[in-house]
Amino acid sequence: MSAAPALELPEFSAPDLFRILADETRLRAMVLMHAEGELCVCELTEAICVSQPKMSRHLAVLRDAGLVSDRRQGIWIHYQIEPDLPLWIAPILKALCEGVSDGLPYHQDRKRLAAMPDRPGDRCSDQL
Amino acid sequence: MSAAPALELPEFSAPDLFRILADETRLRAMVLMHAEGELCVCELTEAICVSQPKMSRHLAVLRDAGLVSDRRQGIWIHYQIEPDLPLWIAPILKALCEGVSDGLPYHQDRKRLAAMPDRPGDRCSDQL
DNA sequence: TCCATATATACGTTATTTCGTATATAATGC
DNA sequence: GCATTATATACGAAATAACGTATATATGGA
Repeated sequence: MSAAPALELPEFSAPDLFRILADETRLRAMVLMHAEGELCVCELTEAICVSQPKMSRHLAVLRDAGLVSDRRQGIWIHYQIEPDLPLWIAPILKALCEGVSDGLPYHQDRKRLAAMPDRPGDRCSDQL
Repeated sequence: MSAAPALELPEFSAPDLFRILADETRLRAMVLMHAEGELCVCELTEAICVSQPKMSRHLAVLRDAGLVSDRRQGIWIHYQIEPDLPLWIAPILKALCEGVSDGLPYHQDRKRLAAMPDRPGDRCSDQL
């Protein structure tokens, strides 16, 4: 019962958006998904270095807000940034991700993800 | 002792920025200052319809974070968005303000400000 | 000096958020 | 059905944030 709560668009307000982005774990997940596309929970957990329940809870917040969508594939659940975000949100997210992408801890997150063995999607890019 | 605590730039992180923008009063103040330039506390208080201590406290949060700077002129203290924001912040703020500017409550705030009599800076634009 | 206005802060309360830990659910393979 | 792996949720504790109210500070003028 987690694959499609996006039926009613959550009527987003700007303070709502920022409250959701105000958490480091959620922000790192958003930036990482923006750079890498679809990622499963175990990839996000390892790249961002947090416990599984913590990652899962934060992804649920993002999903319930409509910022990300999920897709089950066998054992794994893949999350990605919602492609059809409200018009006013996309530019903010873009400016954010482009602005912070090269700094810490976001750069390290991508490095840890690239160094991760046995990734479900077999998306393994070249190392580093 | 409130005019210049911006000596050390507050070493901003993105979650910090969003935590600060996650409050409706602060966000409305930022959007209004982005549209109108310098505004004093009484203008912000009336336009946004909040109590004076509430507005003052939220402006202090913005100032301490380095997002706005203040300038005393007689009895009034004028606030404006800090002109020299870190490079990664300005595009986010721009996307935010342009994105929400026409919606509620931001549009109403500008209307209330325009309808306000006896504004200190005598910046009275044409009505409505 | 005294008063009025504009702005800032202190204090206690209430509401919100986050976390770790433990447990529940779901899919897969035997 | 049972075990294993991946993911989600429940629960209570701890930290954080926001508020109303009262009061303090600062400026300008009589």
